Amino acid sequence: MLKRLSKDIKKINIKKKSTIKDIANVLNISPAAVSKALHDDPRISDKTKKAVRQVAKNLNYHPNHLASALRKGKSNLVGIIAPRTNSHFFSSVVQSMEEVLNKKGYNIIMTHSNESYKKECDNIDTLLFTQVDGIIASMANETINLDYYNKIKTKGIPLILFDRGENDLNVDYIGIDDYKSSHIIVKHLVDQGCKRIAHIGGYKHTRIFNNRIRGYIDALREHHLPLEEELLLESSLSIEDGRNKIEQLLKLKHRPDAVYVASDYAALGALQVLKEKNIRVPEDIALVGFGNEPFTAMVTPSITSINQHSEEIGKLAAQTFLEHMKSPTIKQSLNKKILDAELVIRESSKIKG
Amino acid sequence: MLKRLSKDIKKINIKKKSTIKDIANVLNISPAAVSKALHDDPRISDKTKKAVRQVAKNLNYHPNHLASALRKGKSNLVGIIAPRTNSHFFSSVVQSMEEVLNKKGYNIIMTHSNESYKKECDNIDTLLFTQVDGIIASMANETINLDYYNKIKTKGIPLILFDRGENDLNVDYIGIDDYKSSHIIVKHLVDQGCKRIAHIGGYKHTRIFNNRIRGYIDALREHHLPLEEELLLESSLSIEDGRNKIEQLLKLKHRPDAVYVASDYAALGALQVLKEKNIRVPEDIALVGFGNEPFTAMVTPSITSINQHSEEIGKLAAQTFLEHMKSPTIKQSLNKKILDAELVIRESSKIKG
DNA sequence: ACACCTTGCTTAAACGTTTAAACAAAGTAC
DNA sequence: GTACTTTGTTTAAACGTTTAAGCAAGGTGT
Repeated sequence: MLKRLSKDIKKINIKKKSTIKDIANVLNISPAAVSKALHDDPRISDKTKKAVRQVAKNLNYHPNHLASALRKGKSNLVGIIAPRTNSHFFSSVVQSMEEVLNKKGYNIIMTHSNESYKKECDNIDTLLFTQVDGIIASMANETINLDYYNKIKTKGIPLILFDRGENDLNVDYIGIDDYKSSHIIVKHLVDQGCKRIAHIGGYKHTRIFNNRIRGYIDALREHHLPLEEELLLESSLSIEDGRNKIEQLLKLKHRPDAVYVASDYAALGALQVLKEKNIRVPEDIALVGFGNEPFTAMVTPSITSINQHSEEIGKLAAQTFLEHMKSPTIKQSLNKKILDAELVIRESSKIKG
Repeated sequence: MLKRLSKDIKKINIKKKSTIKDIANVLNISPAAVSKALHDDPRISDKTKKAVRQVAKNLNYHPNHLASALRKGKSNLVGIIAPRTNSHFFSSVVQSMEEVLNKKGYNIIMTHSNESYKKECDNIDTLLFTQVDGIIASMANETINLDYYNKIKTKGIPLILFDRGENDLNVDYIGIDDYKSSHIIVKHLVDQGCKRIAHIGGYKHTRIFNNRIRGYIDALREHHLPLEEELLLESSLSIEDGRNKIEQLLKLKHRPDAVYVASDYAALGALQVLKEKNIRVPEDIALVGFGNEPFTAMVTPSITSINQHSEEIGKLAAQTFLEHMKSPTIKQSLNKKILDAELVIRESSKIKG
């Protein structure tokens, strides 16, 4: 009696999930038939299919993803590694990936490296452990050693890099043309009448920052401006370091009349200092950032910046992954997609007009 | 000859993952023994354990998470639903959850509702489909219907809400004391000498915004200030609507001398309009936001705001989930954790001193 | 010398699904 | 009426792991 009662309680609480087998029992057919019916197999009669679907609904059946993933050797999960959580660029990229992938039945597992190499390795382990079908990543600033990324490759799991990539890793890549972006910026500043254009750049060993630096140097040459070493600084590109580096520039005998900063955050730091010192922007010093973070439009003066087409990057990265899934055996030709960036001109660099 | 070549290539590329069985074969023991050895079962000899670990390393063995999850009926995945990607608050909360959960062997699946009820329902389906062990969510502004959240509950999956919760759903909740926060803000403004304090609030049907409104009303009363209907507005709290609502306030015969906005974003919109109209902040109108988004410190004047202790909220939510996992059968007493918020006073409301 | 415990393994079933192969029944062709 | 195809299903194995139950060999106590 007591036993029976506790059993009843169990029944009420636990509400065991129904399986394909339960459906099969109700209809007196085999589980295999149910599975096929649910997948609309042509060899199953319409009558059975209808019945199965009905019973499935009645029993509140939901397929067990783990079981099917195990059996099929495919988890329908895509791992994402982004260097930062709080950047608008990355969250926007990820959101657009999510949209594309969800439509095709894939789900996303997000991880963040916080620009740390160690965290990045942990993330990769986590994702491999979770049996993701592919990894879409943007590398941390710190990352130089590529062993962990090669680990992904040797496991035969598709790897797609975006924004922060590496040429040495032979994998698909989607990003904007950093080299050309620097050209666009320098040209814009020259057009505004600037003659001494400084560049607060990122670490040279990160490809994108290196490209921006090269673009800056070459663009100066094209416009017949001399490259002055004191005007080219390497920075961590944090807000704080933006402050430091602009102060360094302001100490120069011969100050620049424009500063191109390789990140909006560092540009913001620079702007804060300029305002504190009552240096007029853009009249005394023009300022250009990179990334088109929303705050660039919010501060005063608003900051001219480069729009990196985050939605497009996310979409393309997701699509590249999907292509890999379609034809996994065929050795894909490498996909390197480089988008043109767009300069969004705002108050911080609008001297003329 | 050709065939052999292609087979060799295949061998090199595909590198079949090794399983527990492979280890067992190498050592001539049963797969069960290997499994136990890897889990440090006391019934396995140290000699065998060492051998197993060595072979596992040699074969580059990695456990198949899907298989063990299926067998154990536990995925070690936690689903997260956040209303927005780009808010510092939410990304910071999630990051702190991630930290706590990763340490205990759980991984996170992130989803975003973008404040849409429909998307939220999709997210819930996605997470249930992925067989998460629990869901930690913050509700979209739109969400009124609770059917989908009840669906989670009836499945017996732990559900923990943070920030945006609902009293009617009988689930764990972690958030800050919105009612009290309004008190703190009103007191601060009164201390600064303000007499006509307006409130641009959120939608009344969302609990947190309702609490802020109630707090505002009660605080006014406490400080013997009259509640004037024209000073209490309901808003979507976007930047754009912040602009609209401040304009509405500026049109009043008798303008407010302070505005408390229930979101930093709307506060920013308001600030933009005030600056455009050359109304001095805080001298003519003091401004207070909510959320302590990073940009509140970046704009000029910087915006006074409420710090919501995102790290703490994330940590507590994660810990609450872990407690559920520890004792799943025992009917837990409901965990409602309400943290005190902290006012970060900045330029936009610093009239005295 | 007997019962009994411990140690260290093995066996076998189970988790829920998918799928290749088999098969029965009915239909078609000649 | 025999051979072959089609239709609609079943059977059984498989995915990789975990775990309850079993069992053999050796040790301990009396």
